[in-house]
Amino acid sequence: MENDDFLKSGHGGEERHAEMRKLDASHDDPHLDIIRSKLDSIKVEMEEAKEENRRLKSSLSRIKKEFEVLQTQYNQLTVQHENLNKFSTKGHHQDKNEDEEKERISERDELVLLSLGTRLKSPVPSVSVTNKEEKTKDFMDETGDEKNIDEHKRSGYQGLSLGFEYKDLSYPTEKFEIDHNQANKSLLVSNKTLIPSENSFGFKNDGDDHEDEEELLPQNLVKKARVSVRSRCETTTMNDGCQWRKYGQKIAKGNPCPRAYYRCTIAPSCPVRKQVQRCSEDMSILISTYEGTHNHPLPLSATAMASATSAAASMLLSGASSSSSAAAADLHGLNFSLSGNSNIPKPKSPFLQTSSSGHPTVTLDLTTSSSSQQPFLSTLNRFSAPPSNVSRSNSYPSTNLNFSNSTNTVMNWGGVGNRNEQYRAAYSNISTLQQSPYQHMIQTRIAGSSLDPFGRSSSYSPHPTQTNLDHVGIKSITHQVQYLPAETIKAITTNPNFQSALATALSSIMGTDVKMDNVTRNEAEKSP
DNA sequence: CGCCTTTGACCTGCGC
DNA sequence: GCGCAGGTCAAAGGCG
Repeated sequence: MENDDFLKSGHGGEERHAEMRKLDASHDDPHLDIIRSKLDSIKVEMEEAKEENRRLKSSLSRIKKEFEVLQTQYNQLTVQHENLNKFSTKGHHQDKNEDEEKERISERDELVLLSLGTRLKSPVPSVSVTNKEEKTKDFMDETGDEKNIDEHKRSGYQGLSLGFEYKDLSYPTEKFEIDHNQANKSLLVSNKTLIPSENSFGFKNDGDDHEDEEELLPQNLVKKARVSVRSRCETTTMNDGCQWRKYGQKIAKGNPCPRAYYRCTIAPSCPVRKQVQRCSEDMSILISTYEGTHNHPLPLSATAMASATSAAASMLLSGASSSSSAAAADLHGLNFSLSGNSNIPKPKSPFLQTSSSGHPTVTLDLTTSSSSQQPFLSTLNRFSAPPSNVSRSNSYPSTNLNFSNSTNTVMNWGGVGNRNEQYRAAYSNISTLQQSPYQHMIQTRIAGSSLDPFGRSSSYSPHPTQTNLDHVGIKSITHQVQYLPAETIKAITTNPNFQSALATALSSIMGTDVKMDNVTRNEAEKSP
């Protein structure tokens, strides 16, 4: 590890020793005082270096310990899962319910599971094997392309992953219940909410093969949650690090600027869509609206936006309908908060008309200025109560999150352009990627999205049942789970293990800030 | 040649 | 049922 050399060298300690010896020998020097003061300052510097070395050592050992713990847990779970599979394949006519019960028990062995680094396979299945098979089958039916599935599965196992899985121990029946007797197709969401397996930086992980549940699950049959990002941007689209293909353009009512429709092209089956439109009131403001969750690994440069939007959408679904509750978490000094928005005034700007389509929409406002000297922390701490320019759709909950800082005159989330060559570069030499300041909002994913009772950025349910829920109001969902997130966030984020692992992961991510201004500039030049 | 954008046609949901 | 608006499709053409 590079750190080892660094630790051994002790910040050039040898050189400084030699320098000090030289200084000690020069007692007759007329500038003795100056030399002594210099000596003192060097000593202080050395102390600081030692202190830093100590800190690095301790964090290194902490990472090692956590890795060992996680590995142990993974092994245990793998063994347990194999045992369960043996039971079911032996054909001893075990009741299906018994299997599910056992699986649930094994899931509960771990409250919070953090996975750092490359994800191999999800250790904790969050749905039963039967469900998984069903979903895979459904997916095949839907796409008719087995190759896609393989690719899909493979892709799900790769990439940087920082996620945690949380199983609610409090209630034995952890699945959403759909009351089929309700003639008016209302969706009954049990209070006994399961927080499903969830990965990580902006894309659905993982080995559980429910990447495409987005298309299959009941909640997704209602209007999907959307995340609008308002930013000052000179280019036609905000560079968020993802790869998009334009598939349509429309002049929306009330805005002379056309609205462009994009879909994610990193993976053929990716359901994520994006709408881009300029604000008619301020043409310098670009409104990008994201819908859906990526079902593939993202370029590192794209994780910032994906994380932020996922977290925002999750916060919307989990807490937006709450009238007064506020969820807050303090992770190693990084504050998160989620405020209810019942008092948020109705929107006036044309931008807000986008949410009148009936989709629950959350707005990330990156346009207002901030005087903060620390853009990163400023950004993080701005995950807070909405400002006056808050948005809210007429019929669905809407939340406004302000990530603005003083440096965002021209937005560039990814630093990587939308050309193939640049994406290839992004994958092949990830260490040279520029991470935008907003990369650090990755943690918002942790605060919000991972805690989402529905998982995923927009919606999720472990229940595979497909029901015609075209007219089911999403309000019925958010209403019933609205009081969960605050407690859940608190419970999870105050877990010392979680905090230390999270802090380590974040610091390792933040520490990889590398400039790639050339790419950014080139991309900006390319755009009209 | 493959991928992308453009753009008119078409589909769908919603309000009246 | 009709009209409107949002959203999507797909053919055509451009670009590297």
